[in-house]
Amino acid sequence: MATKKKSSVKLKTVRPSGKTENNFFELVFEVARQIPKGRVTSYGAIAACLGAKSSSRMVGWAMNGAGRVKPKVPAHRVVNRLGILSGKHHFSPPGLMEKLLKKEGIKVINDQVQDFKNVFWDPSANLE
DNA sequence: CGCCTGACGAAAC
DNA sequence: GGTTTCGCCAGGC
Repeated sequence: MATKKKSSVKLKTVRPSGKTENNFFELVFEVARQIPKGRVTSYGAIAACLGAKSSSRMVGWAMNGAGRVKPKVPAHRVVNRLGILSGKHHFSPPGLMEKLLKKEGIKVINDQVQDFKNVFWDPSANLE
């Protein structure tokens, strides 16, 4: 609630038009932040939870500012629907994402999360 | 102001 | 059944 965050990824967000904000970006960050340790989710799942399942790309794009916002967003817990670390190339060391996941108890082999559906965390499921 | 790219996803071919 | 294209929306050039 409330809390207002810093806008989104870059700054530019708030347009003089007075709308749009980055609601979408913020929502993505909030959801991603709620991912429990040892669990992962997919871009599409977050998008669907936000009501924009078709905009899964935006979710990934939003993650572009994951390490830029506060508190930092565990983007490493977000993978594509196949359980592949599609965003590992965007981390400082490409292997950092896999490393973090393994550290949390997630098995990652060949850039792919093992037991993906077992560790999959559904944002809607947390609404309970 | 228009075209291309982008950490996805699903449908079409 | 694998590959390709579109859709989604936003931002960079």
